[in-house]
Amino acid sequence: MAEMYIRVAEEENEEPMEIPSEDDGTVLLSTVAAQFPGACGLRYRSPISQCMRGVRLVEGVLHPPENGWGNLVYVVNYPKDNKRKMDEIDASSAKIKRGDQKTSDLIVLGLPWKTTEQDLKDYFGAFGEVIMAQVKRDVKTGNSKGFGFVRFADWETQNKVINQRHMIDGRWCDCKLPNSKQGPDEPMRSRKVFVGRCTEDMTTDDLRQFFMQYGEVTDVFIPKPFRAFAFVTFADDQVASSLCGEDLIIKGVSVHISNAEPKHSNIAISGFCLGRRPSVAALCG
DNA sequence: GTTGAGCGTT
Repeated sequence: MAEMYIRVAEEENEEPMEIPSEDDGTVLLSTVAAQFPGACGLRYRSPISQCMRGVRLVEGVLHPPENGWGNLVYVVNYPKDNKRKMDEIDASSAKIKRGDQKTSDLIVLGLPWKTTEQDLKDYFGAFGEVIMAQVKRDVKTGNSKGFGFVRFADWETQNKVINQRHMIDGRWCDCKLPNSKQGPDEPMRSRKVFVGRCTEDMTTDDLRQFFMQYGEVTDVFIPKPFRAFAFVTFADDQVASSLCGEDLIIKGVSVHISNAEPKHSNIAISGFCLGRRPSVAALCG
């Protein structure tokens, strides 16, 4: 029998793709899977019974119905109830993988003066997805200070980058975990966190909206005039402490979360509170 | 207009 093609589609009413048959009139499951990754069989709607029918499958070989394949459209079967395509499966497992290890900003030391954020993105983009890049500059002159920061989407990428030297615009550069991330900071029991490296365009609403995702936000305080930091208070102290040490990206900039140092005035008050026995929570929040 | 170990406007 001459080679012919059968019509196969992902769903009954989708545009079919023509799949080649073998010389003996059968179709190999592997041929189907080559076009529909993850496929485990075929079915079709019987013109007689109007029911879906399964195509006979023996050891990887699909056998035609009694009257031949005909001009019917065959629908791909996927394992179990799992009708996702392979690329979707890959994407979802990648998403799970992404969540297992958080990345942190890396300091990039030794940058040429001329290197820009775009240069950093271009260079490090070859290693993996770059989600933040900065070149630190003198505020007055705008000149580069010769170092910057970069953050990757994936932990694997971050590790790869840390473990080698980098030739960027003609100079050898090093990527390290910044000091702010090294050494275990002892977390204190506080509902309030310090948010460092804020930019001036971050409003209290922005911060509230952003931090809501971690838990109920009870207060946002931004000192004025602008001082590049803020305080965010949560209803739950565990939420607060879980964020300490993190670098989070708000409006495209990396902010650093750490313990809110208790206000000096509050230390005095808290001593006073404890001596006087009123509710500590009421007065020393 | 300069420089070359460092640490991000607390």
